[in-house]
Amino acid sequence: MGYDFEAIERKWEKEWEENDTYATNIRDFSKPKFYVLDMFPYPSAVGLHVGHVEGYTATDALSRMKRAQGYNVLHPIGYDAFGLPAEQFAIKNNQNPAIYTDQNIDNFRRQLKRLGFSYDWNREVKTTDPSYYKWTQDIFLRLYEKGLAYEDYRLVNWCPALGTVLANEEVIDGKSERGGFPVERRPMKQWVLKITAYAEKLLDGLNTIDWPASTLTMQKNWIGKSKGTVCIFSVVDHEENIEVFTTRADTLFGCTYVVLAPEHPLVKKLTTKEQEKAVEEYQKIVASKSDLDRTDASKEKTGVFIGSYAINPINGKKVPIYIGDYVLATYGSGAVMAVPCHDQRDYDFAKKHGLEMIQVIEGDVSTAAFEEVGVHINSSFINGMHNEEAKKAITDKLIELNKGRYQINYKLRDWLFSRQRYWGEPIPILHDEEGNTYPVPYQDLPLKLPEMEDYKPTGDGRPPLSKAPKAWLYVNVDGKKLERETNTMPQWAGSSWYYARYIDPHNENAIGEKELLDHWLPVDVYVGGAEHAVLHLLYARFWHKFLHDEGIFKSSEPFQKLFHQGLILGADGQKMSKSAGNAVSPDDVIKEYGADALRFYEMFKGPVDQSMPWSPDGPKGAKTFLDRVYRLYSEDTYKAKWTDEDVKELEYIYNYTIKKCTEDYEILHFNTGLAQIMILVNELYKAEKLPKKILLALAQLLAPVVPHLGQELYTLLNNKGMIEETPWPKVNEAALSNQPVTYAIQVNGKVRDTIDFEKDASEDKIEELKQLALASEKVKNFTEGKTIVKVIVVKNKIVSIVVK
RNA sequence: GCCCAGAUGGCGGAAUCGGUAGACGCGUCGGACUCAAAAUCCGAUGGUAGCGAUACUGUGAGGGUUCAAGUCCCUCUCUGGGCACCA
Repeated sequence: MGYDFEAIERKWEKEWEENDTYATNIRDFSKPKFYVLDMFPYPSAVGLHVGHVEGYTATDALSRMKRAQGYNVLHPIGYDAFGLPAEQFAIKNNQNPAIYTDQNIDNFRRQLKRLGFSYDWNREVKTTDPSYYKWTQDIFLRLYEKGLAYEDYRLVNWCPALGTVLANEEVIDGKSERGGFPVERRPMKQWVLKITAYAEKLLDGLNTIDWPASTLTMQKNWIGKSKGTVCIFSVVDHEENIEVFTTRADTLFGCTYVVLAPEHPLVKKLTTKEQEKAVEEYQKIVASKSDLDRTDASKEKTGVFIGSYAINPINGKKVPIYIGDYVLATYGSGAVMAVPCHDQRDYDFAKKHGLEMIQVIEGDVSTAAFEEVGVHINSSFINGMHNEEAKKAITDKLIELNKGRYQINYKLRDWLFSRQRYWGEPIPILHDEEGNTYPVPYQDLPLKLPEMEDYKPTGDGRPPLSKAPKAWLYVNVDGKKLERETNTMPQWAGSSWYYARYIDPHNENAIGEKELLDHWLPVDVYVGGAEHAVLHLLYARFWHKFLHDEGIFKSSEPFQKLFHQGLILGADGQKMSKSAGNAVSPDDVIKEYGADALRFYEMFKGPVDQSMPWSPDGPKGAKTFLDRVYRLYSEDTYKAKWTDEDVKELEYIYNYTIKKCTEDYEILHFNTGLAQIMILVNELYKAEKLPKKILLALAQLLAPVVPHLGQELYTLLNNKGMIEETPWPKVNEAALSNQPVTYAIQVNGKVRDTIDFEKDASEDKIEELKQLALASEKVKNFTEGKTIVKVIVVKNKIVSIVVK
């Protein structure tokens, strides 16, 4: 049977709703602030899934503990509501995606409230709201004014059959996901944000934030700073030079050819008549390939000779020029010097095309390239030198010859910022017929998305907004007819600054009031999936740093501490999805076991950052435990044992549980904290007397994870008001010391006995312990007749006896 | 292919400044209560051998370092996340 979760949970949810219990007093600077944030959800039609519940429960529990600890907590929620599914729904049903989006949001809100999350509902934001995207557009204009937003031709996935541009996700093996039509990569004029201007700042900032090491590494690798050398190759019979970036200038004497990206601007000029046809055909093939395919080292290296020759600047050697798809136009200078003996890709390419190979570092190159560093050979003046020394010698020589320079290069590319879609923020730019661009004046923001007749793609590659009503599309400024930009922003835009809007969500004159932004930023704890380790988290950092430079944000990083939550997989271990039929809806679980049982299960089942399969019996087990707790507060048998006195035998576990939970919750290790609570509850069941002090603390320690039940237990103890108003329980350290410790006694690494001994024993006592250990019968069985080589004592842990 | 993680009983996991592997829970088995069942309470539970004390074995695979390795080093396998227009 168990407690009536439905009645209890509804009762307290009503109370919280009516009293607006979790509204943040944003101007109360008297208490220390604590800003806990979830990555806001995309409001899909299927509603919240149990994966959301995990991360949201973790932040909710942390928020609740922090409130009880005396912090002024900001814990908001919103919706990342622009996106592809809404647009596709709109196209299919010829309905404004805003309607669909709002329906989904209503459903999300209902679910979030039913889970008892302590969000401040007065601060809800959605990225599709004009009062919100007014500021997204404002930030874009600022970037534009600072020269950080520019137009350029970029390759996009163009599907001629569908007459539309596709997202990478919509392209599978070079074919469109819908219909399986061929997709080609075609250059189109796009808005691009100059994130590369912030490469160094984004890199430096990583040292100042408390993020998982793996995420820091991924961001660092993504930015991809490398120090190297630019070598300038002149071209035989041409004026042009080819610039090549390399981190292995030391191998320049081994360069036997040069490879340009097929899109390299010089290809056309340097291709000879004879090679023209082959080059064009090759370029056409490459156009259908993604970068991923092109850089896959396991695939065959293809390419063609373009007919011209370059001159190796270090030795004057004449080397052929190729184009090859494994060279990307977007990295370095879009050209590489090929050193077959010391780069595997060049090795494969050279073998295939029968090109010359010169070994310049000692090592085995008979079956594969030797990519290590080593002693140089066949390299004129650097023979005998080692890697770094050789790089410097070569680069210095190139500089002297005016054929090179040191250069720092980044893998990071500028951010392709426009989309050929309807359901996104309009880009506030106007164009004239000469190709000039003009910003929409700030006072005209927000530039609202126009209502449209249909949302279908135009078929010719122009964005849907080019079909917008003429009244929207054309503007007269000073007698000049200007046309609006019809591309929209990517979904990343709205999510790059939303954390700041929660602080002052209704401000019509600014992103937020300066004093409030200064006080509340950065976010103290941010929780979201590891799949955002690079893109979202890098884009948001970029905008934050830009707005910092604009004087809007005082802090230089948006998210001080970051945790990732893992995926919750289906019971079959596969990713949950509608099509796999393994998805679990929180609604169903709540109906059967209650929100608290769901929350408890998700926090108890394992570390928040780990992916793990859903266990259908899990919430049931959680409910069983919660019933067990409830009985201590509600059944006469147990109530008869309540006492105002302390029980000495329970003091240690009481204090240890407070300590363990407080520490574990702080770092989101709820599973181990809750395990300790279970141990305490098991002890309470065995106890003769139940100190009310412990029952209160137990309710408090549970309340962050199971807030409805926590509040109910608090009330059953005859308390009035909200449980979080009672300060978080404190640890009496004295009760934790003077506990004896158990030493394990090992002989040759195997445990043979254990001895209880005093904690933190002095040197003399340690000697006593050694003798005690050696005297143990169980130990003697293994030491008898052998020589004792040494005895190692690790304080409070182990006595290790080594015998021969 | 590149970058980043992970692999521990029947299951989820605990233990990582190297120090008693399997905390806690699920499941299973046994007991109490009950006419019976459910619920509840109590207990057992990595594997092998043994009535038992106990012994051996055991943290994806193979090597190595160490008095001591789930933890450190090398090689490998598999799984997951990301790869710039999914969010």
